[in-house]
Amino acid sequence: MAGGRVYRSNTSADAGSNNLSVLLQSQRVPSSSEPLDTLFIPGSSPSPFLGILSIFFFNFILILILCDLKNDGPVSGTRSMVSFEGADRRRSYFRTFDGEEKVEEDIEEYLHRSEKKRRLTVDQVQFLEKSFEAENKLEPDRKVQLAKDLGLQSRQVAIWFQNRRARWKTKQLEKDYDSLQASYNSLKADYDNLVKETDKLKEEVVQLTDKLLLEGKEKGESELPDAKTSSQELPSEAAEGEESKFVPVVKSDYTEGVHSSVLLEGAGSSYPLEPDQSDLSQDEEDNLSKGLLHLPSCVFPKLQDIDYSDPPAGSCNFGFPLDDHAFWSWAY
DNA sequence: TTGTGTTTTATTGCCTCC
DNA sequence: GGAGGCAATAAAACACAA
Repeated sequence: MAGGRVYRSNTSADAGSNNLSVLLQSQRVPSSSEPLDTLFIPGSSPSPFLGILSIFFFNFILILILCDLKNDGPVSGTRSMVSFEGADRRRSYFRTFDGEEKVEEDIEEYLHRSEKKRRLTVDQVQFLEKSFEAENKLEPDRKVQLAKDLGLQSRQVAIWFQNRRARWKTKQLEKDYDSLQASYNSLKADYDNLVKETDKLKEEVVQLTDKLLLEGKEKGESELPDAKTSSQELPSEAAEGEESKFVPVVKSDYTEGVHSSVLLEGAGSSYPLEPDQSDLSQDEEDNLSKGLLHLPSCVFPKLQDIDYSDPPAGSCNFGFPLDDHAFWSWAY
């Protein structure tokens, strides 16, 4: 039984005993000091004979009623399938046997109220569980046979299987949910690791670029006089490839002593070194996909090749087009 | 003993299939 | 149209803590 709770089971005698002798034994026979004393005529002295007669009379009435019920089935509820087997549940109806009026109320209640539920015995449940494990659907023949074997109504067997299928489905959904949750957690961990790795690599690229720029700057200072003549050769060099669109724009912040980064001019994204691929030809995209960032020689020209006397204008710059005048101030 | 939460049994209404 | 399945729900039975 699912849930782990230990429920007190009915005994098989409770479930199976349906003879009247058991029924009579199950009824409390009140002593003369108990509420049945009220059956005596008020004011008169209690007569033992009348008391015994009264008890006999009420027991007789009850027997008649119960025999009638046993033959005809439950009075209330045309669809009620609760078995009338077992004295235990009858006992519950008569346990408050505290007077004539109460007896009549109980009988009335017994006749008209909806049936109380009766739990299946451990044996019955085990039998049904085994049957369910074998096949969780119930063919009519099997249902009838099970009902016969267990002393239940076929409707009860059908209901049990229905409820059991519902429980199984709930459990299955819980299992599926747990499985999906584990799967999601695993994927998320992978994704987080990849993001970290990507960030690390990007940071590395930025650092290397900075280093390259610094080296270039130092070289440029020492070879500045030659720069103008060299820069005149740039257009022809740049014309060799279409990749000149990838013009790095150095966001220089040397004056403040903080690090610089390289942006690609025209890139929609502000991410360093991230080109707007919508502007790329297929070959360019291929080049990009081959490496982290394939920059042509014209993109990072030697600093001595740059014409420092004439700051570049326009979108197509073959030297170091800087969107920050600081660099040019520094260069001059 | 009582209140509360859980499990089990049963009902109801809707849907599908034959 | 009847039988059977399912989802939603009611209600009884039960366990358990306070």
